[in-house]
Amino acid sequence: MSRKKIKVLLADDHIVVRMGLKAIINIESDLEVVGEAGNGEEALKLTAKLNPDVAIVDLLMPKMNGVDATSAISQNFQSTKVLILTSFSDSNEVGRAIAAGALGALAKDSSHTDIISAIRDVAMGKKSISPEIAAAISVGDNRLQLSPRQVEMLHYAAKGLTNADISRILGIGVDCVKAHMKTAFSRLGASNRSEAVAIAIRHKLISL
Amino acid sequence: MSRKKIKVLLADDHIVVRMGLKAIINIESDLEVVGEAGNGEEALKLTAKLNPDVAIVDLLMPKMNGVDATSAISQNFQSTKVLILTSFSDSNEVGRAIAAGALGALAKDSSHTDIISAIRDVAMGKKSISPEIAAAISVGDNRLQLSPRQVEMLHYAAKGLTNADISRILGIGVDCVKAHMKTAFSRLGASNRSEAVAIAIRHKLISL
DNA sequence: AATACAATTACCCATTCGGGTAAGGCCTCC
DNA sequence: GGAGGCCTTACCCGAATGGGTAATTGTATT
Repeated sequence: MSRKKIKVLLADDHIVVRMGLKAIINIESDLEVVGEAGNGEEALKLTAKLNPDVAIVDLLMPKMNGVDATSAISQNFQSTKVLILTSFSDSNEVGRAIAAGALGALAKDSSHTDIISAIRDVAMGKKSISPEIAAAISVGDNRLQLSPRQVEMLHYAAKGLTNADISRILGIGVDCVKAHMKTAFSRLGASNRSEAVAIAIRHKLISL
Repeated sequence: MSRKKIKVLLADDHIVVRMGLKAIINIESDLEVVGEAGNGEEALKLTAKLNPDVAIVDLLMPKMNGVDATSAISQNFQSTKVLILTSFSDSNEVGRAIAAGALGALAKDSSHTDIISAIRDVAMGKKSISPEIAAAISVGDNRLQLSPRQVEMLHYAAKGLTNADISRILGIGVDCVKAHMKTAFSRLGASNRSEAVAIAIRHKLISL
């Protein structure tokens, strides 16, 4: 039996989630919650102060989002492994977080046992990604790269502009606009501009 | 001191959330979690079986959503008060849930004390709505109020469905779908469905 | 009872969209 | 040099959209 417990830091803006995780984690004899952060900045400070083995960070937080918090933590504190916590299978954000240095990703609706085994895994430096999330990423990464021009198209589409409007604004031909739209749709797996706009917003490709 | 504890039923598909709420609630000597449901159907069964004083129900659940669960509970079990639990200030859904018979609405990022006082309030038959949520509802009332049907239209539009698709799903005529779309556009000040979808998402009228 | 609004259906018609196909110039990476 | 991606333009054509107008039913609210 190891004498040292695995030190866990929680970073989520919902008290309920933190309490729930703490309840689940503290039951285990080899795990211990050493701190709680309500936002990304706090998470950074507490990581520096408490030197946790695992930081469980939510993707959606005020002051500093999960991706930024992840990259900051994994760059400055190599001894702290980051385990991403996400509500939906938000493929794009999770993908970025993993690129930013997260070792694992956990869906919020995971079971009791999935949660603790994920924590143990990342504490040992082992990757741990929920199957649903892994699936979402593999589909997501392929299709979710748009060229700057394509993003521009969706940006204007979200404002209600027609292809003709956009061509006038950008000073290019309507057919060219249509071409960009088409490729953007197929990249996003959208069947028309409304769905493309929704997907683009969901994945933060265009500003709100 | 009252001898009888307030019996609370939890309905949320996230184990973490249920654990967190249970931890928070069971600390209080006058409150007690008597059951947990992972979806709307379970919530109904357990309400019938356990006769709780308060049912805390999440708006987003599999099998039966929060609004439907709320109306089913409040119609069939008057002794059970419903307290809505919501992630965002999802103005539109919360409004419907309240219309469906919910006594209170609680944001998931509420503080410890807000949560327990909300439970005590609704147990006594007193309305309790988080200030943020109340604000969100009243804001939504100003300009951006859409009829349930109209919201439904945008919801499907965001998924890329055509008017014909939607008419098939809802079992209504295409012209009727078009009519709803048109009124939704003018309400939102959108000139087409792409813009309408963007506005609806921005104002959280439709879920992502 | 009257007013208001939600929900439903219907028709006409111009505009817009989306799929398919093709092609030239430009840049980068191998 | 060739492969591949990006930006650009072009045409055809069927499907989808959006505006206008109008009507009926039901349910609230006044």
